[in-house]
Amino acid sequence: MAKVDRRIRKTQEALKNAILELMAQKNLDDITIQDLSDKANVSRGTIYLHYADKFDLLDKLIESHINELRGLCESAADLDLVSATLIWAEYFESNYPFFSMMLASRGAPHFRNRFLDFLVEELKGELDVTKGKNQGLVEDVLVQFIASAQLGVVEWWFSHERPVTHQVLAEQLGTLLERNI
Amino acid sequence: MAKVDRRIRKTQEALKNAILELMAQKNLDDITIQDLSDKANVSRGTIYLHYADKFDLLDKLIESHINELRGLCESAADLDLVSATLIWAEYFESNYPFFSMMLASRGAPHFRNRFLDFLVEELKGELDVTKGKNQGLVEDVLVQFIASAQLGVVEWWFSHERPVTHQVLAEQLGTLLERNI
DNA sequence: GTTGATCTGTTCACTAATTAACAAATCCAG
DNA sequence: CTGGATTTGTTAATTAGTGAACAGATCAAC
Repeated sequence: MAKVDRRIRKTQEALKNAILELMAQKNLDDITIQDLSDKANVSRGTIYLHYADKFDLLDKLIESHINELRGLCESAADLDLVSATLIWAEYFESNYPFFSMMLASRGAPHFRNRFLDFLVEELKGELDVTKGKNQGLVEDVLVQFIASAQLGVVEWWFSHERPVTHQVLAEQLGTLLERNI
Repeated sequence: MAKVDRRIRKTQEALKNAILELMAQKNLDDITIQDLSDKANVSRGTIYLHYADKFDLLDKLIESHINELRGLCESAADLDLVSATLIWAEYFESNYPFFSMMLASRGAPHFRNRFLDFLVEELKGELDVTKGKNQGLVEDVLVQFIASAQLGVVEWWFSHERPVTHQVLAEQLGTLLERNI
């Protein structure tokens, strides 16, 4: 990641926070560029220096989180699944406003699909159906099974406003994944 | 107040918040310009565009609050003292980090003096020692008496972390002032 | 439909913030 | 005291953000 001018980081950060805060109040379609300008305290014209429109802003916000998660996957590649899941859960926890907005029902179905795609993408090639417990299974079926399960649990966690701590979530989900991978 | 460029407001705001946050952690003398730059997320050189040094920053922060209070005095000139004090108390409440830092023991004695001077300045000329309950008193004595009392109560309030709501504070202090003015 | 108002996307000249570099001052271990 | 490391204050060249203005699109109420 190249070094980015501090002003750019600040503006984009402010806009990403602003759109999340506004989405907590109203539908994305009802959010105007002026709303974003006011909330982020950034000139209206400045928004167009970075994003084509509000949808582009949301897309890039989503993509940045997917990329962060991809990075976490790499750095946790040789950990056991409980430890790896804990790292994920910590990321969820420290970005609660985003994931809560996107996954707790009210959010954007767009993100749910994007997230599921990402999980499938990450699992593909990681599974071995030629030996062990998964011998004889069709890889695509297994991948879809695990990814859906994982996403479902995370959705449940946010929809119910974190009924267990992120540590417990990681331990339970990690164990379940271990059983299937 | 002339229209100020949004960037100027943002950097000054960030720096004022930063110095307050840092003063909660360490002595003003131990705070470096680099600390301010990091905390405010503002380039080090930018700080010198606005302030001569960290003391100047603190001075201007103090002066801006004094000016706000002076404005509140004007706009509340023809209210009764309980109502006027309520307006003050609301300002204290919504700028808690600043006043708490400055008045709750640990703070800067510099501000205490500046604040007392301001109270004296505001009271001078407002009092009538030629008739009524204060007939025969020396104005300077009366001014010093009231200002010290008012400041003392406010200090107590912040030092004890707001043991009563700001509404109660205003009602009590307003009544006491009424009795002496 | 026609109006008036708001929102959009884009342009332009101006100003503020940025990075990097620098010498001088200050601090602090040895 | 002395040398190395930090901090300071300033500079210059570059880039990003600003506010204002604009025409066109969209929307709602009448």
